[in-house]
Amino acid sequence: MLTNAPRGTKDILPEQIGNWIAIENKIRKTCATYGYEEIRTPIFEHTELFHRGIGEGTDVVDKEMYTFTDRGGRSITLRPENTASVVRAYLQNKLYAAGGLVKLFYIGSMFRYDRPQAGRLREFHQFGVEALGEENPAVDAEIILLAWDFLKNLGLDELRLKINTVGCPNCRPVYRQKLIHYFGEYLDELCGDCKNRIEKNPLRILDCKIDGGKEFVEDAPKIETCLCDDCREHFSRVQEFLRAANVDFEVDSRLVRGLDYYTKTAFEIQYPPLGAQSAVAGGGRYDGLIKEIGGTPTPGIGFAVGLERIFIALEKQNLLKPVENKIDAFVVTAGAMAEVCGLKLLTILRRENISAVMDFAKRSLKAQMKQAAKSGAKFALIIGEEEVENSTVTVKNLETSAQEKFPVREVAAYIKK
RNA sequence: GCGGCUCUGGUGAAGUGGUUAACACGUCGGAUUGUGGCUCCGAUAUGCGUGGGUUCGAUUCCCACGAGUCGCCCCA
Repeated sequence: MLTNAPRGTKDILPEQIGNWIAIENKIRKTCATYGYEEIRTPIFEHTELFHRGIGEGTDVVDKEMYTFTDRGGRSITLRPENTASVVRAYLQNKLYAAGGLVKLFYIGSMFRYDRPQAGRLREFHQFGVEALGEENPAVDAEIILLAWDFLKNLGLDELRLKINTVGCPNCRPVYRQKLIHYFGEYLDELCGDCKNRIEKNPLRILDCKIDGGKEFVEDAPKIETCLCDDCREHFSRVQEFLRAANVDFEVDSRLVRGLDYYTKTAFEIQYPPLGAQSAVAGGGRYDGLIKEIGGTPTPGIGFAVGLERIFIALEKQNLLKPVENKIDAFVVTAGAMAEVCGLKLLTILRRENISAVMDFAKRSLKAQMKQAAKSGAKFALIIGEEEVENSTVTVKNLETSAQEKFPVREVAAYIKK
């Protein structure tokens, strides 16, 4: 097992790295367009941050965290998501001091101990955005639009944007009580999971795969009936902004985000072809989080995108292009003297910013030519006894097969031509 | 954490309770004198996820574990 990476982790190999760099570039470009700045926070944090930030009782905290005790006896956790960390960094570094809205984004690994399957890994990568310090629903819209535009611009079709409001500490408990009462009447008809959810998280019953379609569930009270004026107004403004931006969305009153800190706006962008793991982006407002972590009450909103899922989606649509990194020249040598000259030539070329390699396996000239052809290099630079003697290099264009001999000092210029 | 399916070389794969585990691709080497891409020739798993068990004998049967995959839970 020494040769196997831990379960649920994956190597990103050279042949794929081009795609990663490309998507990271798109992320940075999109975020710059929206005026968001990159932040990098530690891969691990004090366990307590996630307990407080994400909430005890959530699956992420209860059964998915990579938690360990470090040598100093501290309880440390590999971040399962990055919002809590960003908020912590915001507070610790007093980013609020500059005043106004603080707009941040991040790209990085997250860790969740879960059973791996397609689109779900134990170490996975997210790109996420957080806007801290503003409660204006226009920010909700901006955040959603950023996620939407980013995904759209990748060329993905079939994207579906779902939004909902989950209320606030004033109105959610009211709704919650109402649901508990309502579902209490149907206790016998609920599935086992939902029986547990009644007390723990009755909102979740609404979107249960087993009970979700049942009539009494469909007829359950909607959150709209309980929203306070503030939440109701906020939600309708968000929709207004989205319509103004010409984005198609769907209000899904059954959309419930799993993490405790969400308030008001919740949204998810799905790519249905992915199957079970169809959510490619998810987020929402978390006006209570900053206070929970110990700051002065400050509103915030953000989302995260799962990059591996994006790649699967891009793959399905054939949007992943192999990025070939071709080198310019392949130096081929025959004999010990020639090898030295070859190395000198490599140095000369590289200092001229020409990418150049050579075969170090002491193969036959013919074998080296094969390597050269396979490498995709445009030129083979051949150095044999003759070239060594009169300080020349035979330059063979591997595409046209034409070849010509040049003095060493002229080779770089010729290749650059 | 639960359930289904799967696990043969670098890759795609065929195959059997018992001599040398097909075939293809790839890789490497060669086809006289210093040169690639086509063609031809040759080499390339003492090994069939790992560990046990059944058996005279297992890659083929059984069990456990591991990994992958699909679904559940949950989520990105």
